[in-house]
Amino acid sequence: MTLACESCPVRERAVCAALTLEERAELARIGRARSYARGEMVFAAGDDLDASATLTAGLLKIGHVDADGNERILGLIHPAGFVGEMFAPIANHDVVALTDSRLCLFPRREYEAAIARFPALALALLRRSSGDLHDARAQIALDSRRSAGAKLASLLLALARSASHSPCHLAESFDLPLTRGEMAGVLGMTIETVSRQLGRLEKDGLIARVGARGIRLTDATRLEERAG
Amino acid sequence: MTLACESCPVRERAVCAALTLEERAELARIGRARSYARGEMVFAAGDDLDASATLTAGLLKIGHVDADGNERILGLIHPAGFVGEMFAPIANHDVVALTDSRLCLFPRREYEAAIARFPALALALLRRSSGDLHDARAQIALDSRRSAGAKLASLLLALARSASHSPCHLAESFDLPLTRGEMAGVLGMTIETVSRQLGRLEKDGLIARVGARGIRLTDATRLEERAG
DNA sequence: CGTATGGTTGAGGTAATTCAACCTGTGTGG
DNA sequence: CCACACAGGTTGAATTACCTCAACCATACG
Repeated sequence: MTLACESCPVRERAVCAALTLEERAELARIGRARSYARGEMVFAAGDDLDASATLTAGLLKIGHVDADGNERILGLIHPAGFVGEMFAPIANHDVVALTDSRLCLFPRREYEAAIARFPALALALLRRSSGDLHDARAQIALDSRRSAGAKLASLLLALARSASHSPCHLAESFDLPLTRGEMAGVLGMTIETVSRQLGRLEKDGLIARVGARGIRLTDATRLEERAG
Repeated sequence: MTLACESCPVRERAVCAALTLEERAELARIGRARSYARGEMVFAAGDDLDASATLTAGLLKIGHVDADGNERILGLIHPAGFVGEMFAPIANHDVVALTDSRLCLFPRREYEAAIARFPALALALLRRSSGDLHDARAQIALDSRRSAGAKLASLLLALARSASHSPCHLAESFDLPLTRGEMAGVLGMTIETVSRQLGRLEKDGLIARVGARGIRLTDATRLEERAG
């Protein structure tokens, strides 16, 4: 399916926003949109990386399974995020859709040509890459010596933030887009610990669980305190 | 002190290598070299970020001290590395020299102008940022569910690699550029655990310690096994 | 010589992991 | 329509790797 940038939900925030209308139209000509179902793999580690993409809707994970078969989630990609390593010929990590998602895919060679032709595009990618680098480092800082409960509280707050439409506001009620196992993968701990800490947060009255996936923030202030 | 790119030890690998000779000469005109002693702060978190830099010699850490006063090291910067967030007006993290170091400093505004004028520079920065992002994610993967011994083994191997001059070869004997506390900060554990695990690696015959800082790899193969 | 700073070692406590059982909803095939 | 399997989730008991607290050692330095 060809692109309809005018109606793109992330047209103001994705890297293409740095381009003029004519440049963007030219980029649109080489791209195509595609939908992915929850759980579907976008790129697999070891694949030839012959495309890059912008996420227009949904949520992706960048994952890495170690020797023991445990998956660690190295990062989440939110709408307007960019997927694909520009300078690695093959993918280092798996990229999987956590929810039904929609991507705008660009063939590698033609995208590289576009970068060479439109300096603003390289700059926008640099800006985004810097932001992702910052996020990754924040994640390292978060991993440090914080308790499992604090880490989980941070994650819930981050998910509440991304579930609300405005980035600075928290959704007070939302569905977790991640399974317990995926939450464990993000936070570097076990499924059981996630489950127990979730129970503890509920018992302490900071959240309420509705079903397995629903979360309602009953005391966001104390949740933020707990996150440290 | 003004720049002498011809004799720069990283002239082939730093971002400036992407420029033509004339472009590089122009960049050299706005930059200046400066030395930092071990322990000296390059940027402090919260500072106005009015410069960016290329590391020409030495080793830097990007650090973050949390509420309890514990420092977590978010990344190391090796020679040819780039320092300074292009899109953040103030520094997010501390940058400190771990060994005596030498930087090539560029005033922020003029460097931004150079990026705008030389598209190759933006591209080179994007390449480096992507690489740093990859390293940061590798660090997250490393943090996961590995034992303290495995993490320490990985760190020793990484340091042995960076101590040798060729990047794919291990120095079998070298001095640690980090204190125990800094190693603990990199790996997200305590000083005592670092010390004990180091003792264990020695007892098991994988390394020999000479003084507090000297390391000799007596069985690199098994050290790599231990690193996972 | 006294004081930092960095490093090692020991004893004891604890949070998180491991292993295991069990629950719940969903989909599939007889 | 029921039976069954299966994936995701919860809960319990036992273990353990790491942390905390504390004492002590070595080296450098004014």
